[in-house]
Amino acid sequence: MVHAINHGEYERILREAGVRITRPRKVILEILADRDDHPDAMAIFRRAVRVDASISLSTVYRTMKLLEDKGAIHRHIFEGGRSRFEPADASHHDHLIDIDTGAVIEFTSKRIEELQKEIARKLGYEIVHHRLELYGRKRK
Amino acid sequence: MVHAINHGEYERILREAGVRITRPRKVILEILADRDDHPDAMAIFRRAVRVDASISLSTVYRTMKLLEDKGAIHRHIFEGGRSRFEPADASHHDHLIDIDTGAVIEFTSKRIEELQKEIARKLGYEIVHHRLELYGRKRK
DNA sequence: TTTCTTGCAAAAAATTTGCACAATG
DNA sequence: CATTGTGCAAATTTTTTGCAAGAAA
Repeated sequence: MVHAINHGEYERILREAGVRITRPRKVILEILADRDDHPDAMAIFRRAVRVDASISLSTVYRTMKLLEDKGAIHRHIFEGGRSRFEPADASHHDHLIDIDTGAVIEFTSKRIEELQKEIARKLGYEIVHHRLELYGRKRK
Repeated sequence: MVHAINHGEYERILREAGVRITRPRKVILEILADRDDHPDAMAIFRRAVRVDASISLSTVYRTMKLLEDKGAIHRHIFEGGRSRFEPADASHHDHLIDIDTGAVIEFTSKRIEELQKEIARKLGYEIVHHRLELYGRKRK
């Protein structure tokens, strides 16, 4: 999935929220805009350190929380513990995780979404959000 | 969902695996058989302590892992961090979590399962397992 | 009595936070 | 310059583990 968002877009969101654009934040935003995978905080940190060795893991976590609060990124807690992040600009989609490599493939199914809504309604609920993850292995 | 499993059934599974049936394990198995919610380790621990004050949280975790390894329970990591457990006897189902109360409602959808398989196949994958969680709020 | 289990405390792993100093607008 | 943000170390949270002592078969 190609993300239209660039780091300038992230900056705009933060600036409008009255947040300062600092050097560490700039570095992290460029990393998020640059790559198109679903990195966890440690992966972002490793990439950031190569650009500016003084950046701390805490700042990565703090920036992720900030962006999440502003709605600029989404946090996913797939199996395996750590949170992984992705830009929020792409339209809604679900994930297929390759259990051998950890790679994440995005997909959507209008039909499944409809069925979910219908199920919730029958149970007397309104869906606030959902999570559909397929864990699979490449077919040979 | 009503679980047919009773603590004797858990004991049989463990005994057949060559595992000793100890007092702490008995207490924990009764708790699992008794209630029909999706408790986390701390909740099980709190219930266990009321029966036998000497039981430790470590033993709860160890017993959960044991039962999981033997296929007797399933571990779910819903939002909110902690693992929650449920008997494995019930047939496969997905979960709707009440975001206000944490209550868990089980449901199934043959149609959704089929669609999932189809999506994975189209992407060149074979599903090993999946996770579908609806987070919602009671409709008034 | 031999082997498996337990409780306790300490270790791990991921994430958050207090604080004094540094950087931004 | 008034505030906000940062790095570092320490704290948190959930779960696991080493070890000496205790129970099961």
